Amino acid sequence: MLLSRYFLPILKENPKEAEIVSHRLMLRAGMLRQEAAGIYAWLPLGVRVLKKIEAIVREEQDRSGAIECLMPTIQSADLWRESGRYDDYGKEMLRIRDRHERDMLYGPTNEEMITEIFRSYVRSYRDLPLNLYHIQWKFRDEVRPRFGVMRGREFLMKDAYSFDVDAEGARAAYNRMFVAYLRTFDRLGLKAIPMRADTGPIGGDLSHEFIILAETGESAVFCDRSLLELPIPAADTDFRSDLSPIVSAWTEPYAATDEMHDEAAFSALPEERRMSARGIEIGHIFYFGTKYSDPMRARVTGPDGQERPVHMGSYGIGVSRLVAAIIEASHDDAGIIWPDSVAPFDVGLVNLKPGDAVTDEVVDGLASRLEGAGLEVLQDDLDQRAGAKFATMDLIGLPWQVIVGPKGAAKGEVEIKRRATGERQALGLDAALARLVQGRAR
RNA sequence: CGGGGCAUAGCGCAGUCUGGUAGCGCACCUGCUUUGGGAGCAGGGGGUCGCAGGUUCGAAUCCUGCUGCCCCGACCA
Repeated sequence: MLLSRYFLPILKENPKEAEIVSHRLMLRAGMLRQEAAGIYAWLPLGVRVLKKIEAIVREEQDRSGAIECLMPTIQSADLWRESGRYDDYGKEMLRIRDRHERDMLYGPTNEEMITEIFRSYVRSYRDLPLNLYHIQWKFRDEVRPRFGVMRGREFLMKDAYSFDVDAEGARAAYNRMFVAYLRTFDRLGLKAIPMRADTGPIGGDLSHEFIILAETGESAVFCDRSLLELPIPAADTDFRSDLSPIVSAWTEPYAATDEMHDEAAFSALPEERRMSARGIEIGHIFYFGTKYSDPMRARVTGPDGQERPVHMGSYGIGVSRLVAAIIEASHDDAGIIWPDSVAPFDVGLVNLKPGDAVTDEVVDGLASRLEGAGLEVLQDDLDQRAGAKFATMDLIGLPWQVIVGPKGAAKGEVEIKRRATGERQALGLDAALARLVQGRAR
């Protein structure tokens, strides 16, 4: 992609409305445009990141055995009257009316709808377990949206819903999502820690918030440092096997947000393992039993011939929020530092002297070889000074920069720079290419 | 939803107290010079001063109402 043909509206100055670093950087890097309070248009660079995150979330959901579908953003109020939540949900729900004066709403979540779909088709325990998910925009009319997409009103969310014949099965479904989440966040370059969350009236131990540590986090968290060292389940994990040993290993060490914090238990830890920090919630998994299947009569017949309401759980990941969360966890004074897996482009290829025949030739040749090797390249062909080019590249945070100037080009040499470390290296063309392809393969 | 603040060019701001017909920096356009960390000089374009009323010879400026946005708190993926 040629930068001269791309749409990348960089801001040199900080927009005054942006308080936290991720919001500021997303606006400055031309990823995002606010259209109303808590409502944003995603510009090309932002969309690229959003799609990469979405793809990783999807792969890990699929791997765990969940099945993708897509439910609408607009729902009928009648569904919500059935579960009793139409009145309970309050002003956070955006209520609208169609031309026939029917009550509709912009969905804040999809438990009712998925339950309605499930009950229309599934009758027998033989069709279970089942986990359906979708990745769809939601709307919650927050009183006070803030922090950019971290707390917007419209947001992209992955929500999965599990159906099982009994609590035992539901626990296994819960464990599958738990493991899928560990893998997902790891692939996104994040250290996510599952923390016991409030289960409300259902009770039990089956609700966890996945929290990443960041100085700008919204809530205080307390945990055992050993959690940072636990191994992530491998890609070939068998999701049909018993996953409870993995879940136990991750849930036994102490970890809690301030609402669930138990100072006594925390103090019992050895001093050097106690960690108190701030965190951002990026995922939440929840078992809620028959809360919806009961009133909505979503029932299956068990092996004993008895009909019973299915046991359900729901599992959310804030996809659009993750874009901001990743930036909160990975940036410096100059700008964003994208993890390789979600970077909008793999390589920023900087032509320091467009119009110089030799430099142009080296840059164009390198661009096609890199693209031929499957890398995504943003080629800076603008007629700007070197300093401005470097500042732009650092701001948008592509993992690798390749800098080509006329002197180096004449010697068949380019400089590659790793954004995360700032480390630079002058290499011949073949060596540079090999280094970048290898970097991507990781 | 309580408390506070802001609204003037694409972005960041001054001008408002004390009314006289709008300005600075960045960005943008033209030209020349410059060229490895957000260049310099010269010239140029762009604003019904958030909206609606009112006061006045005259309103960005004073008065009234409205709208939008931001921050703190309570609430939440």
